[in-house]
Amino acid sequence: MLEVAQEVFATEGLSVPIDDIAKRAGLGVGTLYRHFPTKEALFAAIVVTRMDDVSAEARAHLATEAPGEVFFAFLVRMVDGWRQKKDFIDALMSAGADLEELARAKHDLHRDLGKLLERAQKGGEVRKDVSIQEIMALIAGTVGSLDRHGISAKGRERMLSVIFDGLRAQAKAKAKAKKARR
Amino acid sequence: MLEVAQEVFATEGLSVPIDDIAKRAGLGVGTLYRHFPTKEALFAAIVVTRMDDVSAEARAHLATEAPGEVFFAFLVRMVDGWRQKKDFIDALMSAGADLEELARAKHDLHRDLGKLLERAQKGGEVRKDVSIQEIMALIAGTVGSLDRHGISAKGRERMLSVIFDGLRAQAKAKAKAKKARR
DNA sequence: CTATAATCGGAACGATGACTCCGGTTGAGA
DNA sequence: TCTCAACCGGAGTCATCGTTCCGATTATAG
Repeated sequence: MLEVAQEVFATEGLSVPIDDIAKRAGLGVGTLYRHFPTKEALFAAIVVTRMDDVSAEARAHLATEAPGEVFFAFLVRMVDGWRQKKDFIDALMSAGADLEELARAKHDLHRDLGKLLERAQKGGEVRKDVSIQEIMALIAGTVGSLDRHGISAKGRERMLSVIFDGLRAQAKAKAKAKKARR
Repeated sequence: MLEVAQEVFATEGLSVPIDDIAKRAGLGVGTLYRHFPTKEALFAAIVVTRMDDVSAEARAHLATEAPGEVFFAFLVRMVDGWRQKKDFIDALMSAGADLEELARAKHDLHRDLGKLLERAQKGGEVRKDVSIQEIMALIAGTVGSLDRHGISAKGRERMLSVIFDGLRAQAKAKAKAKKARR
């Protein structure tokens, strides 16, 4: 059941009617509601798992060398993983801290990715003043707007490389130097 | 009437009920519907005006010197102008080419901003392989995700500067050099 | 095989929101 | 002042969705 829900949410986004999920799973809505008290709970259950997976993967990469490379490679993998998962984007976008569990997962995700970021910053590969929240917002916003604007695969790569270049741009500069530019 | 609708859409976003707009304007919904056949039409009328304004402004800047500066300054102004206009973000986000007039305005906007971009690219101030669509997607996506992620004014500036730095990063390099990086 | 419990399916409910319709109102012309 | 037409307001209609409820179905125990 979770399998199907996951797939439907991933392809259709958070706004898909519950009836559709039930139908596609060959179940009645009643059955669905016996396992999850609300639509949001079902949604959260799925997204939380996904987020925790990414968190765990991030932690696993903490031991490796080459912090900069690891960090950017990680972002690329995330984006690839999300591209077709509208639910994930919705989750990262929606103000939805309404579900405690989701908020927690998001918080952990930020914490663990934050460590990767910190290493990359210490290694002088990412500018030091950006926070992981800002980077996530950049990435999530960008990925979320891809199909709405009909961006091609090539375009997607270009957009990501713009962001990455931008993150690297002032990696070595001191914070003070920020004002000089612009 | 347009005034109020504009304001309400700007602050509440596309999803605000029509009744609310009518109420806030001191009108009945009937009156509203006599002037605009559908909610989407009302919305489009507002956004189209806004887009055309920006297009016109872009054209006005074509004559100036310092193409790079002009381009980036223009983007900054756009972002400042949009920050509180959820409607604009929605419009740029929504797949909504459903309204012909809106599609046309978007197309024109891209065309006119594209000229500014082209000048900046010829001046060696912006990497040459990105299209205006991609830049708009970057900006719109980023701005759209700002309040969802609770980003501060400082954070917003940082995010924009990341994008700008990224756009400048490979301005002088030849297209072939793209592969080398990453 | 029967009785009982657990589970399931989907019709029905309630809320919301876009849109329609018609009775009332306003204002111009005589 | 009276008439007629244009305009307005908001109650009512229709469709969509999340959620609930209960009769039917399946599984389990004796």
